[in-house]
Amino acid sequence: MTLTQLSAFILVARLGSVTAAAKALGVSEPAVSQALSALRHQHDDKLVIRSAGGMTLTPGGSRLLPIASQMVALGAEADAAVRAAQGAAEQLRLAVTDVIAEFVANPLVEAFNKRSGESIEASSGVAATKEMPVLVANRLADVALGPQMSGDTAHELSSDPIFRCRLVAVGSPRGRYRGRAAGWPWLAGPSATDPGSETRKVLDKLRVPDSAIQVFPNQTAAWAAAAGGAGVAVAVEHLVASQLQRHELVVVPTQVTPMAICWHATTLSRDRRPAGAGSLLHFLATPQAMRVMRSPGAGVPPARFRPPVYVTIWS
Amino acid sequence: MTLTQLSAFILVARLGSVTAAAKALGVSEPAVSQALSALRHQHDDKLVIRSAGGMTLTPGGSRLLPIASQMVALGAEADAAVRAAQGAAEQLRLAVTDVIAEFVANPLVEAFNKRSGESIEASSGVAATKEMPVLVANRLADVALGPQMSGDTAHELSSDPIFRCRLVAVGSPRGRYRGRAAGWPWLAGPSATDPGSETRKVLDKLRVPDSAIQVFPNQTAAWAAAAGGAGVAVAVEHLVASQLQRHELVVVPTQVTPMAICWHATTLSRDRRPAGAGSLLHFLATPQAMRVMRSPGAGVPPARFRPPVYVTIWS
DNA sequence: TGGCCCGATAAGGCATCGATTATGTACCGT
DNA sequence: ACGGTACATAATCGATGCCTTATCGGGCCA
Repeated sequence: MTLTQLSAFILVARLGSVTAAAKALGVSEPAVSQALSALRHQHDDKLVIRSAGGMTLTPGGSRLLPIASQMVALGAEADAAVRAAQGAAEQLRLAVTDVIAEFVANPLVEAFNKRSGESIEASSGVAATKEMPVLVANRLADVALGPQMSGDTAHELSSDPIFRCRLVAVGSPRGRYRGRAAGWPWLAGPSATDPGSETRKVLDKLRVPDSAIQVFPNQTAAWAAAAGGAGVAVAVEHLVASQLQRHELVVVPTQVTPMAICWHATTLSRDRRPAGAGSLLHFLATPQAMRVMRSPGAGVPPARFRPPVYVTIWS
Repeated sequence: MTLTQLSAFILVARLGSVTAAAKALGVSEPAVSQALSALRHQHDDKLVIRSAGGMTLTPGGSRLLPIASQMVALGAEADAAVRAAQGAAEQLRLAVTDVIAEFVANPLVEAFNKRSGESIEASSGVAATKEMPVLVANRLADVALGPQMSGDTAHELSSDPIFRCRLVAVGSPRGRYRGRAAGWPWLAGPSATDPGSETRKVLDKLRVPDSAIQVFPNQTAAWAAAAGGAGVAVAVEHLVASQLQRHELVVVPTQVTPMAICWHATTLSRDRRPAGAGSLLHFLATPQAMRVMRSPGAGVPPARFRPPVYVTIWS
């Protein structure tokens, strides 16, 4: 399976014709036909079949097409990326938990980029807790922001505490939440689906069954639903401060909350980590960074906004 | 640049040693060395250089590594995807706007999957309005949910209206918003960065400068900030109904809002679209789908939750 | 300085890619 | 039925991929 073969397949699928694809690629028709044939034999699937008004994709072909598109595009991107790297700013990739991504990653990155001038350019992506040590150890991310890391790869990673805060449960002021927390309806952001997250640990300790949990696309939406009386949500205390202050939400005590937690920054051990990662660690210890982490909520100008991207392990 | 070469590079970067990579791959050391050499010549960059305690990445190498990882992983995924497709459920990929992704995509997909039994499996991804016709036309998505599509590729696409609603501006009940809307502080979700979105059109019509706009990672967060008095937010009226009812937010009239809009479902023209896309169009016209689109807010059980994924054009 | 480890390079062999021209074969319309 | 269009296959050929063994070269340490 080569990139040329995939390109041929993509064009056939898009143009609905082998001949048209050959013309587009500037080669003879059998060249394309043969590339297609190679893919078909390898995958043991016709991928595209003749039909009225062009070639249509088989189920297998329609699965392959988006993957092939990515591979071909990445091939081009690889070239551009290496070329752009000569004389470009050092790049720093952060892997962050869901909650951090939603509230502090953007302003933090913004502040760090501004502070480091043009010399370092940081960006962030969301990852599951379990993936973080792998991402960092494999250099697919330079710094991970989340819970403390420990495990088999711990010897080559270093985890430094950067911020202490508390997890609480919140609900509507008009709600009545007494007795067994496991029986309440719980509302949560995506972090409830991450087995390694602090949020998930709270739910586990309370023995809340999955059937009692509703997952929302983000933390804020879960809080909004909680404010509407739909249930109880797990929250980082200082991040819901404004909702608490406006009495849209109140803290609901449970057996395990308030619970003290600590965000950590995980990198490769000192001698193996890139220079930019060290700069960021320094920055995270400054009062400016503390301020950003403590007071959330500020948006970002449109030009600087980066939508949250979910990072996965590509091993 | 072949996948074998990239694999060799990846292992060298990760293991910090050519010999170790060769051992891991089960080949001789020069084989790896040669693969590396080919990549180096092609990109005119050393990619990895000898240094104390292993090989370290050059700037170019560190850009290449994550891309290479993706390509290699996708290679494996391609195989698995095609294999899994034999006898698997038909798969339907939705490209949706930011706002739809946040509120209705998950419950809509959930309802459709349930209704279609095991025969169709739908999933959704976020895309910019401008990308949608391209994604659909190139079969990288089967259905796009967003504004009406028109343009050069319009002849092979069909856009059907599925839901009518209104855009309004909302702010804190304690806020004072009079006079020129362009002067107010505006709060928005990521859709404010999408030039084709209805939200962006409202901001443009009001001639709000970028400096007056703060972008939040999601719509709900922008509303929460607006409720806190930080400014005015654009909202789909029925999606903020609960906040309006609880008087956390009130509608702020402007020159262009309330503004009637209509969500459309865009697919390939009838004869070229896959069967599943037709089923979804039918479903979208049912009272059940209307109900889901009208009443947002419901979360999803953890097992069914899918984090929002941003789809990009891989051409 | 002399070994030693590790990576780079050279040379050779086999397989595959990617292209060509020529030919076979299925579908469609008059 | 027949011709035309379009895809599939065959035969061929040069270039490249990818692996091997053998050799060279450059730091590191006793």
